[in-house]
Amino acid sequence: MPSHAHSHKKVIDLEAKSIELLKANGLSVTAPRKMILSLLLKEHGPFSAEEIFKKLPKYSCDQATVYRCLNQFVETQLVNTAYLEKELAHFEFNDPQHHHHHIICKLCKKIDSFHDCILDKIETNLLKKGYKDIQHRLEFFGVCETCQKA
Amino acid sequence: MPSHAHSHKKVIDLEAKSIELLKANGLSVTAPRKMILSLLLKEHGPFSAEEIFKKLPKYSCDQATVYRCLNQFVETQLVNTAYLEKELAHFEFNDPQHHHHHIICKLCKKIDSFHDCILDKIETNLLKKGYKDIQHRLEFFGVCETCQKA
DNA sequence: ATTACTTTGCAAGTAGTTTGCAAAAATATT
DNA sequence: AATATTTTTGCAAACTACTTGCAAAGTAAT
Ligand SMILES: [Mn+2]
Ligand SMILES: [Mn+2]
Ligand SMILES: [Zn+2]
Ligand SMILES: [Zn+2]
Repeated sequence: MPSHAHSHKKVIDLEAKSIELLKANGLSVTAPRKMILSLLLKEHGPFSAEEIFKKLPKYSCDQATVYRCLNQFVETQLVNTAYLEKELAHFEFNDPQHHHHHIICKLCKKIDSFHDCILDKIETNLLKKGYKDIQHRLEFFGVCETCQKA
Repeated sequence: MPSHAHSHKKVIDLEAKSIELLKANGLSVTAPRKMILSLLLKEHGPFSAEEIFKKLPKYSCDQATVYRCLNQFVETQLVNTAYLEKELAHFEFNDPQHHHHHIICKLCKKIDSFHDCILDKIETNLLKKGYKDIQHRLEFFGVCETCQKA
């Protein structure tokens, strides 16, 4: 089988998968939403909104549309956010089967990821990987009792 | 002993403690730095830069100075940051003896804190406290091997 | 096809934060 | 204590990431 046909098949699959996910989450199917979601399915990220915008075919949609789509994906939990650099959100497809976290180098900003989810163990593993001067930031988000009543 | 004298003593203690901390961290002692650090020692936070600015005596320093001081405190690790709301940094004094994390209500934005540091246990405890629809975000920060060499 | 509703591009606006620069304050040197 | 050197500050302007109003274009239900 020619590799060209193979990669074309993959694109179709991503598009089909995107359409399915959009519909399943009550979002209408538009060109920008399909493109952005396909991209996040294909490349794992996490990516900033600008990185995503630049990865899209030129002039294919506006940067404001990228932000709007990403916000909708976050609302529907199709996409997760990470705040790794100050003032700059990063986005990636939320695959609950592959829950994971990130480490960013304080100097070169390279982002690495890991699947462990217990803090001491994570820190030991990161030390083994050669990281130094490790810090972490852990925040929880939920709805408090007061707000559940109101 | 009159309570007035007592509270005055406390203020002196905070100022003395601030001066000590500034010097220990190689920062020169200035009025804004003393005021901001004293405030963070007195009230735990976490507070946004604007909240801190508004808590200071009126016209006592510029908002840009508050940002500059907070950034220096973060660099020297006197202060920790939390990114609880999108695009809005929160700051609090970093007391290594009282390592803890935060939960923010998705609706009313009220910030609560807890000292547990293992994820499953934390989530169980938060459920017991009455929170619903809990998510978490955990990021690590460190210096990678490549950057240590360079 | 027609209708009702949603989304988009564009340009302008906003929030939070940073920066250049001259004046003022803090520290080091004499 | 006076002076020199270095650092910090206030102010205004700039900047970055992100959002929004609105008219035109697209989507989806009938
Ligand atoms: Mn990831
Ligand atoms: Mn706290
Ligand atoms: Zn690095
Ligand atoms: Zn609440």
